Amino acid sequence: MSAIADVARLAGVSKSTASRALSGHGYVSAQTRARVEDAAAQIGYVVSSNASSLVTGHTRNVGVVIPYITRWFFSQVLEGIQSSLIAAGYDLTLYRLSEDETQRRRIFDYFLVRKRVDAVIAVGIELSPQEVTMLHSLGKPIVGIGGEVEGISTISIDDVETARRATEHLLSLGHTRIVHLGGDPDEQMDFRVHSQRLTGVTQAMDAAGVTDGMHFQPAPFSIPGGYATGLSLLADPRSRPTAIVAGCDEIAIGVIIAARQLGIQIPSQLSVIGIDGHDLAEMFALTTLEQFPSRQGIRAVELVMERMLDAADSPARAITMPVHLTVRRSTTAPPKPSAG
Amino acid sequence: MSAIADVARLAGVSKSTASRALSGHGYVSAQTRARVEDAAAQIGYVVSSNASSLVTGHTRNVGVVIPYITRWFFSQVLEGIQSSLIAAGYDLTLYRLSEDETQRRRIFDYFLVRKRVDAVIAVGIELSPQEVTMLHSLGKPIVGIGGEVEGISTISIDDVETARRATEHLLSLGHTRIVHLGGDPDEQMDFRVHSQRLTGVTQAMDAAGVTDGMHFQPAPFSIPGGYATGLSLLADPRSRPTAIVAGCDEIAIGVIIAARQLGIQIPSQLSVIGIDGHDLAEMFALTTLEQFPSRQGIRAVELVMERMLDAADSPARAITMPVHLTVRRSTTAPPKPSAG
DNA sequence: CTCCCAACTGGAACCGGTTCCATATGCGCA
DNA sequence: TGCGCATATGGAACCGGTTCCAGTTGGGAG
Repeated sequence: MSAIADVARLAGVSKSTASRALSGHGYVSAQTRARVEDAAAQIGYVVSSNASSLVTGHTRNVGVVIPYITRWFFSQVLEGIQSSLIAAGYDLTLYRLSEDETQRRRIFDYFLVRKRVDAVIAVGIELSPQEVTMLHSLGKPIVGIGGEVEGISTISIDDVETARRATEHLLSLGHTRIVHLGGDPDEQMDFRVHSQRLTGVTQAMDAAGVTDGMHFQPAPFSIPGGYATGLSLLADPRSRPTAIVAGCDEIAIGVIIAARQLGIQIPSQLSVIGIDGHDLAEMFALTTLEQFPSRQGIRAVELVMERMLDAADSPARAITMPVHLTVRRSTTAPPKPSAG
Repeated sequence: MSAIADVARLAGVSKSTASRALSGHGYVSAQTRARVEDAAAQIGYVVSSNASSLVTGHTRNVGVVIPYITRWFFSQVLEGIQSSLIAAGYDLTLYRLSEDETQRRRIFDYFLVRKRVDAVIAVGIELSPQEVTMLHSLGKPIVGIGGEVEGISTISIDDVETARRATEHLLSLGHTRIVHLGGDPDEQMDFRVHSQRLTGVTQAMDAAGVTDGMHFQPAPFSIPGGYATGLSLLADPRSRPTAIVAGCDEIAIGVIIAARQLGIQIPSQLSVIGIDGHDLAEMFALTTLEQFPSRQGIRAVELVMERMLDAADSPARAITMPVHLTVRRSTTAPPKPSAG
């Protein structure tokens, strides 16, 4: 309702002085500033961010593009981004990217373009080269989380390395009959995470010279997915592996529940290792490689801020975040073969 | 980069005609419109939403205030809101309200006021009368989800009724030794949900004349919370109840996992019913009262749109959403007393 | 044949801030 | 004493749209 002109009138100064007093730019005497601030408080004045953005060109608003809101990893990342942004005085505008190609294009061609956001953080999304150039042509920083994209700064863990370490943990305990229950590499949505983790497992197995049999089975990236796949995989005691590398903690937890239901003791009869550091991992005593998604979100905001303030033109960086092996009670040495 | 003046120049018309052609307001001949649209497409013109909002007074942006992003209920609601808003051509600006009072005030006094949002949806937040008046004084619609607030339109389930129905389901199966594992009513954050569900359970128990012993035990609203509380509650076979009404599905699932670990058969030795309709309920064969949170989000957007377009001044409504009892295999008649 | 109104277009004001420029004052330094 | 600079303030232009108002044209009604 009240505009800066009202504040200026009440304080007995010009619009420009009122603006300087409130925004802190330029010279204003201490007593004038106080008078203007009093006047503003008195009539409950708040800047119109539209008018302000219109002339300054920046909005103090960051767009976040994300494919899922309800999945653990993504909601954690979002939470990290949100808390960092609000602390820095920025708004967060949320765009959920569905599989629908039309809607995706709409978000990029329409929503992100209207000078509403100062920067874009893309989580778990493989941007096309056109999308990258489009966003770049707006002169806005872009940061990706969860995979490397040509031409933009990204934050991610080394998925190959992480999966390899998980596998090596089992190998070092003496396991050789290891199955990787991971995401289907043919699924487009998850940004090569699936295929990279599979690669890591394969590398570790190859390096250890373990080459017999089928070591990979696809599973949906969820607890029910791991449960259903686990039930069928573990049903036959003769073909059963001694250890499982799950593509994510959700799958691992599903497998543990399935194993319990089948009466399989963990870890004495079956070791399970996950990747993620899920909230439920501790409760299931799950050994896992923790990646700290909310920290990734925080780091992304730092990067975005850095590019907005100082180093707008510095080259794109690919930052690899550390992971941490947390050993709990879901992994141990394989059972002695009772009858060979 | 390119402004509407550039489009107008290229199309050989005035700014005002270009604006009319692109926005669709007022008279423009078909061929002029076509020329303007071509020109706009040619130089990649997109409206500046700031400039537009500045004069029209609305932003096509809705603020969502929410206390948690990672909890199941809230992320589901958020997803529903997001998909509806994007379909209606609206942006969503996300504010996560932490327990921190300073930050809460900052969001209300600063972020929400700057004419950036056309409306506010508050999820699971008990707004103070001051906050309600403040938001109302901005002339912006507010809709609440998850509890009734004086003076604003709200969408919620009837928590008392829902908890009563859950309890009645167990009573009708013949249970009398029923424990309610619910949220601590002293916790402020969750908007009286805890105390209302407790009330519903108590009402059903009273109506059935079941009055012996301790029927309520507080538990954190999470799977690990239900698990830990379940382990201690169920440890002693003599004091063990025959049925549990969980305050939410997360608690119910935690209890089921605890029971399995203790070797307690579900449902033959222990019936468990939840409230929510969680993603994992089916996998755990959990009988539950489903509340469809994403539909609540969708409904909230409908309400907000309604108030923005047609009925800005119609009286506040409290909409109660239906819940649905889904019976699975976690509930049955109580075990026959073997000795006693 | 007028008259009137709908259809169409351009000019200018306006939304609410920020910032450039001009002007004024006071103080330190040559 | 005079010059120059830092400090302080007001006036006016400007950001990029939308909308009001005035003016022109053409066609149907009276």
